[in-house]
Amino acid sequence: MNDYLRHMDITSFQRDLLHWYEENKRDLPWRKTQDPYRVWVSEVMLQQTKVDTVIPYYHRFLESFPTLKELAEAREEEVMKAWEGLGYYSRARHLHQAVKEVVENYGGEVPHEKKAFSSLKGVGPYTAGAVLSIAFEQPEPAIDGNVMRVFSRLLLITEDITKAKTRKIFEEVIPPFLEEVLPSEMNQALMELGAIVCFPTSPHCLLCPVERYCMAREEGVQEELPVKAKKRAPKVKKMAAVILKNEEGKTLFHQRPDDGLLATLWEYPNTEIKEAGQTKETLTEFLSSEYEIEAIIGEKVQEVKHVFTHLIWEIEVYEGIVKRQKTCQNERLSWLTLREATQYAFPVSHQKILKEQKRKEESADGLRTSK
DNA sequence: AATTCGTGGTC
DNA sequence: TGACCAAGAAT
Repeated sequence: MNDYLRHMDITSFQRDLLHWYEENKRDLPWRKTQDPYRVWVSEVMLQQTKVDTVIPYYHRFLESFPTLKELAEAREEEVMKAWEGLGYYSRARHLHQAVKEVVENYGGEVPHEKKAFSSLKGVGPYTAGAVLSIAFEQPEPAIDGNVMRVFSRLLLITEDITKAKTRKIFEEVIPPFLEEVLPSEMNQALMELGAIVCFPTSPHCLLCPVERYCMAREEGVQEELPVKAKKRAPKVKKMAAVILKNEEGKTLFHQRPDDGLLATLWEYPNTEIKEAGQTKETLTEFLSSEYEIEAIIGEKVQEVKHVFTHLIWEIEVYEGIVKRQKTCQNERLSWLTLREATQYAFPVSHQKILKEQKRKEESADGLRTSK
C-alpha cells in the first residue's frame, strides 16, 4: 500500500469530486464529444496552452480538417497555417505525421492500445493518458500540471515537480483514483479542479469540494505547493530584419529551417546584430553572403519584440531595395506580394511586421486613388 | 537530466 | 512591469 494514501478515503473522495464536477464543469467544445480524433486535437492544442487561447483554434482547425482522414490528406503548409500563432509548432507537424501513420498503419482508426498510441509522433505520457481515458474510457492517468498541483497539495508531495523523476510518484499514487469510476470523468474532474479552484497561487480552498481530504490545507501550506525549481532568465538577442522589395514591388520572404526554433515558418530576412551601430552594414553583408543579393538598406521603420520561453528577440525592421540578384536560386527564398504571403504561416513577431507593411501600403494606395 | 521548443494573460 | 504560468514532448 502506498504510504501517501495511508489516510485517504478514495471512494469518498471520488464521490465528492465527481459530484462537484458534474455541477461545475465548464462547457468546453471538446467536451461535446468522445470522438478520439477531436479529443486528440484538443489535447495537443492544450499542451502548455490556455483554454481561452485554444477554443478559436480548435473550431477553425476542425472546420478545415473535420476528420482524421482529411487532416492526413492535407498539405503541411495548410496545417501550419491553421496553427499560426498558437506556438510550439512541432505539435502541428507531429500531429500531422501521426494521423498519416494512423491512416497508413491502423486503417484510419485511432489505436486504443497504450503502446501503439504512445508510439505516435507528439504523443507523450500525458496525451496518451488523456486520449485513452477520455475517448476510450481506459483507466490511464492523465498527469499534467494541474493534476500534479492538485495531488502535491492533496497528499503533501514536496518533491520538485519540474524534475522528471518526480513524475513516477504521481504515476504510483493516481491509478487507485481511477478504479470503479469513469476514467474520462475522473481525469477531467482532477484537471478541472486544478484549473478553476486549486489555482497555483491563492487556491480557493473555501470553494473546494475535497478540502477535507487535503493534507496541505490541514498543514496550512497549500500556497507553498507544488515545489518548482526556478528557471533562468531568457537571453536577449538583438536582431535586424529587412522589408526588401524588388522592381516589381514584391517582397522577399524566407522559410526557416526544418528543425529548431519556429521550424518551417516564414519570415522577413533577418540576422543577429552583434555590434551595435553596425545594423545596416550587417544586413547588407548578410543579404550578400547568405543569399547573393546586393541591396541598399534604407531607414528603420519599426521595432518588434518577440518573447520566447528561453529567448528574447529585439528586432529592428529596415526598408530595403534590391539592386542586383544572382540567378542562384535558394529554395527557401520567395519574392511574394503581400496577398501571396498570407497563405504562409508566420511567427507572431513577423506577423506584426507583415501587418504594418500592409497598413502602410494600403494607406499609400488610398492616397493615390483619392487624387 | 537538462534544454529546447511559443504565445498571451495575470498579478 | 516583469516574473510567472498553461490540459508537455522531443532530444
